[in-house]
Amino acid sequence: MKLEDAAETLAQLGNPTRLEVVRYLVKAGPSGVPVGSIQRQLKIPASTLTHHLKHLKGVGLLMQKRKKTNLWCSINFDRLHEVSDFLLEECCSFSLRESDNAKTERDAA
Amino acid sequence: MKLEDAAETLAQLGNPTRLEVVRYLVKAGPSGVPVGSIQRQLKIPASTLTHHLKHLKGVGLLMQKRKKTNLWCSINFDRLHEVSDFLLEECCSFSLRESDNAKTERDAA
DNA sequence: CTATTATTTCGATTATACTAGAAATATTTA
DNA sequence: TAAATATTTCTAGTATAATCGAAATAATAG
Repeated sequence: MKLEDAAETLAQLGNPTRLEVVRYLVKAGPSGVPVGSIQRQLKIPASTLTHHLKHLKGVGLLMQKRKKTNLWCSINFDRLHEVSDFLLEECCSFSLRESDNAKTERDAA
Repeated sequence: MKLEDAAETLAQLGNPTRLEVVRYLVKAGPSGVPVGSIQRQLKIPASTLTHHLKHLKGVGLLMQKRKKTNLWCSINFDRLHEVSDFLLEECCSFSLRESDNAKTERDAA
């Protein structure tokens, strides 16, 4: 995953309203939930919700599928994994080392 | 981790310049690196960098420590884990189920 | 085709973030 | 104390995002 894409995806996740939607969709699982349900359950005005869903779709976090009158939304779990993987890239190997031996070296850059 | 805190932290990670800094600090490991090194290596104007570092510090992602004339910066790995954990909360159990059996149930909300 | 329900577009307001140059401040070394 | 290096504050321009009501557009059911 490219840094710019990761940043853009994280930025979209960084809005409280959108993150609430994402959490709701994660809990809903792969079968998803209709737009209207999200709107009523989380009490988000319809136009605001549409706006945010468009953002989530734009970075590939949201998948949508029509069923009768409802538009069902579900999370793209793979995408979510990609982002968290980016964050932890090479992170774990370091974080296991506990506090490093205090270096006194000068800035070599 | 509260949703608002997670959102705020993700928002800070969602800026390309800051994410670049974070990636650089992750690679640098627990001993960290001075502000000036980041500035020169990533070619970020000093005032811009200070601005972003303040943001990262504000959400607890950055730790700073003075050594002689240099201010050493390092990533708070625990914090980084908290955020990625929030993203994947209950996510994995679902994502293992592959494609659910296509539901035809009506919207019950 | 009309009514009903679901979702989106439009438009406008308000707020917040990004960027970086210039000047100021701090810290060490000579 | 003066010089050198490191980092921050100030300031200001520019851009982008969040919000939501009202109206418009689907899509289905009767």
